[in-house]
Amino acid sequence: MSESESEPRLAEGLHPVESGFVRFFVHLATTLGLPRSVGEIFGFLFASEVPVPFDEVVARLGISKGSASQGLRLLTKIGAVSQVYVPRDRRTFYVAETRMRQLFSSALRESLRPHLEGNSRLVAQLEESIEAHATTLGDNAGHYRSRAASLRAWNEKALILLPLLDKLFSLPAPFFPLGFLGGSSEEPSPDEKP
Amino acid sequence: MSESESEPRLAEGLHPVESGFVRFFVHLATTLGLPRSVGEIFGFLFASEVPVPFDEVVARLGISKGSASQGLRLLTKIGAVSQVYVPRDRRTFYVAETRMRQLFSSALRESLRPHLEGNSRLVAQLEESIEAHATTLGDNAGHYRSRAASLRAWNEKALILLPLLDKLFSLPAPFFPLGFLGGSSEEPSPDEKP
DNA sequence: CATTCAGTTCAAAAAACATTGAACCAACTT
DNA sequence: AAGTTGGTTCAATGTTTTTTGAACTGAATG
Repeated sequence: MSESESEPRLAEGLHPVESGFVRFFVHLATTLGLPRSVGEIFGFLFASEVPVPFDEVVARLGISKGSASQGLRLLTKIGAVSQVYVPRDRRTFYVAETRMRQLFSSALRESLRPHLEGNSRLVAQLEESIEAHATTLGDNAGHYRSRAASLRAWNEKALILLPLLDKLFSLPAPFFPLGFLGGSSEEPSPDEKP
Repeated sequence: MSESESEPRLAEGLHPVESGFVRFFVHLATTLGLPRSVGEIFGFLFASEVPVPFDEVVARLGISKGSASQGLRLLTKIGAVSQVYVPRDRRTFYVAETRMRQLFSSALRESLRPHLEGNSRLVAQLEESIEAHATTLGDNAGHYRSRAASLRAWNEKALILLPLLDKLFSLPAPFFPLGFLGGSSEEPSPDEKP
């Protein structure tokens, strides 16, 4: 084996392949509205076959201890990484959760769900406010009520759909149930509600 | 009636009920990573029973013409609002798309889908890179390949699930098919539920 | 204990992002 | 054609979010 100096892990800096993983998760992180550094950290851990100690995250990624600390804390909190205890080593080691299924459903629980619950609260307030002003609102009350109702319905649907989505994701890939919906498969048919 | 001055629309400033709608969509917008002003605009339009002209958006919401212009452009692009022609009025009027179904699926098309496609591209590059370095990578090649494969699988699943999700959302609310998923992950019965 | 090592905290600097407003363009009006 | 009106553009400004780094805590080690 002549892998003397350049390949699997430089003392510092990433191997091109590692960078590839990092890029992927940086993209993902930013689309989820998470800080870039969080994506870097996760990508780096995801690429590694073995648990990685804190100081290596800092050194290889070239980020500050502060960032690494905060990023790892966040990732741990949302269940995307976990700590691994390595006997005889004072440092804390981290591994990425690689079971995508887990990752996905904890993302659902940790961020989508709470947001939807925030929405529910807001619709409720809105509906109260409509009733509170109902008399002074005249005809508009009806209109506002129906708009609010539509928000409520939509939001409740989403809340119900969430666990279903979770299940769907756990299904063996080529097996998605496309049969149970009778409707058309592409064209938005005219389904106006006058 | 005697709604002389205070109720349905002040010359400027929002009615409490309108504010409720605005708050809701501001919340939604920020959770989607969109600018707050975009949420305000959409909320305001969503609350209105009639098409609203540009300058009224500016005045009632108290935002600059620039913001309004950009926000409306974005909302139009993603299909969340549309322009309405009002004869004999030089101004452009806007209405919010209130069919939640439409909104949802255009959101899917306009933002989720492209992101997932970005991911695909990145996985592909990653896989190329792994092959390019395969020889120098030694045993690690196998590990990297399998991690990359898992990303790919996951991403493809998401891409397939997208249209399905869309359909699910269009289903009449109390009708969600919860039957077809077996206990954990092995139920190949894509047929109708009982 | 004094020292080093591993990591956290948090104020301050930097970067990213959203908003404003003045200059501008393109119809319409007179 | 000169003036209005309705709206867009984009550089400058303001705001929020991220990152840094130095000071700190709390083990372990000598």
